[in-house]
Amino acid sequence: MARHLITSAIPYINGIKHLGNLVGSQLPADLYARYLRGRGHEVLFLCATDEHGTPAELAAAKAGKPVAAYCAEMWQVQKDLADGFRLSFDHFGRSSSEQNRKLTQHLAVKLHENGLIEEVTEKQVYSKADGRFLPDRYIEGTCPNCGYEKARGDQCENCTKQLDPTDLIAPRSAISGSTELEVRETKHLYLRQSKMRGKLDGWIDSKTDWPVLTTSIAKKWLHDEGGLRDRGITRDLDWGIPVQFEGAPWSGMEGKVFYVWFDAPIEYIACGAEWAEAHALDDAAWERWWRTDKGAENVRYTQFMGKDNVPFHTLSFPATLIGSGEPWKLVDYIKSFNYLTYDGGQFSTSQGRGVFMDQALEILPADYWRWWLLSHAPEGGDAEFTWDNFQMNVNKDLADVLGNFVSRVTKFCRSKFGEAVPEGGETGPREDALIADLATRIRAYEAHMEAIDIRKAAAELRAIWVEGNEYLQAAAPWATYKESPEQAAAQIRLALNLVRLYAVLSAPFIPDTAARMLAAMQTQDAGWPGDVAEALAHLPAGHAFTVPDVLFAKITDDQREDWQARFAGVRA
RNA sequence: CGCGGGAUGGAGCAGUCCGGUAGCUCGUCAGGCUCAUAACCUGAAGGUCGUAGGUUCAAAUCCUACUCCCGCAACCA
Repeated sequence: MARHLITSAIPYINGIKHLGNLVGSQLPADLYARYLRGRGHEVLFLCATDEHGTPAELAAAKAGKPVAAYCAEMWQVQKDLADGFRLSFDHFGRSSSEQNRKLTQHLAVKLHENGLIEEVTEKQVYSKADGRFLPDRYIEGTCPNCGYEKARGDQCENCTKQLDPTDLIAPRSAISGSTELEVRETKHLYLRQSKMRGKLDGWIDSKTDWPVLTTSIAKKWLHDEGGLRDRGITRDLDWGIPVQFEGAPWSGMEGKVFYVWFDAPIEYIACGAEWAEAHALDDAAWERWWRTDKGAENVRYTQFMGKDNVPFHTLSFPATLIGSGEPWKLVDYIKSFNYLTYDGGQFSTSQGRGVFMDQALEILPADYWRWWLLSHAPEGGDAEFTWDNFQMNVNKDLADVLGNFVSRVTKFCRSKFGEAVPEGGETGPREDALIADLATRIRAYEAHMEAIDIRKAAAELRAIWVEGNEYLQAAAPWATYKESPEQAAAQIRLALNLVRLYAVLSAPFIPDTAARMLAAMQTQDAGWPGDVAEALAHLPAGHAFTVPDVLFAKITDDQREDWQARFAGVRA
């Protein structure tokens, strides 16, 4: 038994996430957490909302609400959706929490003491009409290179040329459209990441087991164009963590807040403190997960995220923790994902393209989505969601293979022996062979889960389900019954035990259905199978069970066409 | 020459590091079974592995060039 700390990239607050966001971090993290718990390990699984920054302010303004109230509301919405998808966070926190404010300020002070904070005066565009400094991408104008009229201050989308906001012809605020812009001087704190390049480089080099996708992105940032650059960690905003010296004023930083990318990953740790508070535990309870001087030395920490988040988790956040000089737990393994595309294009939050978490749950139970998304997780390259593929795969795997297996076994037993595990008869070579095959496959399944090879784990699990149908076909209890009811009883006894075994093995992927399967078998025992023969003798003769309702109704062509049409455009 | 990932039978993917008869799921076709959600099981057809060169007895795999797709490019988060 080991101790596993798991975090999922924290979703931004400004709206409901789509299926691409879900499969890129939270869902695989949940799969892993559930698997490890199932194996008896001690797990702390944390996630939170990322609430600071300009987009949150703008979204709140659009909704006509104070930003704090807006965030509180959206936190609840995201929490409910996470529950709906059965994401088993031990705590779902908020980056706007008191714990994160304290810890973020504390770490900034430590970095300052260690000479890793620098004050930099820079020029930024200020919009009088909006009453705020504008991030580069919120300034629009005509591209000096190609003449495109909607070029953004960081880059022209049309000709892809990288720009400086001051390059734009006729610049205007993308928020209000105001052209009353002026360049003002403003002072900010920079994290001197460049001073830590050697340490970070060595640390990344030590991670030889990380996926190429992860290390190649980190290496690029470390070595390109003169190496890792220093990074501004403060902003001129109202909504955020005030730049203060552990509560006391930080000279010259009045009215400024930390940049969201500085405080967001720190929330991983603060979320642990929130978890402790929510459960009335003392600080030692969360520190044993996060402080290597207080028990976290033997914790294995795994992070899940989309590939766009990798630089912050491989470089900025470790730089913060290492730079503090304090014994914080660093990540041991980063699992990063490519993108899920939707019918040939991108899922897009800003354009409302694709299927969003709330919509998904309106049309189908969570397990359908969990299974398809996880079995198609974009691990190697980008993966594509199409309704045709979704319908075919879900119907085949869940309804025909697994659901139908449970159905045929339980209904056959009920009609021939009644609703209890039948007694009599003995198993023979065919059953021994099945057990041997299952043992091999279960070991492979475990290995894939431990390596977080999600698609391979899903394929193996599916093969384990298929074994059940193959066995039934070969054993043919409906035929044996005519000659020897006793032998048929032994076969069905085994098959009923397979239902329980499948529930246990499948629970990380499809927790609700797994629970229904266990309930139908009238057992609470979800113990992970060690010896397969023993696991398949778990439900004794005479043990009562019930025939469950259809586990997975098939997606009909009409439904598919309906959804295809409904989600073809953009979200209103 | 900004960086990274991808291109494999109709669809989605594995295999590429460590060259050696091209594999899986779905779909299609044929057969079997009849317990079951018109479900299950078995078998077959179908690919010159993006293009063009090169190395080698042998290349999906190694090397070179090119094409197309996707993402990133540090002030979106």
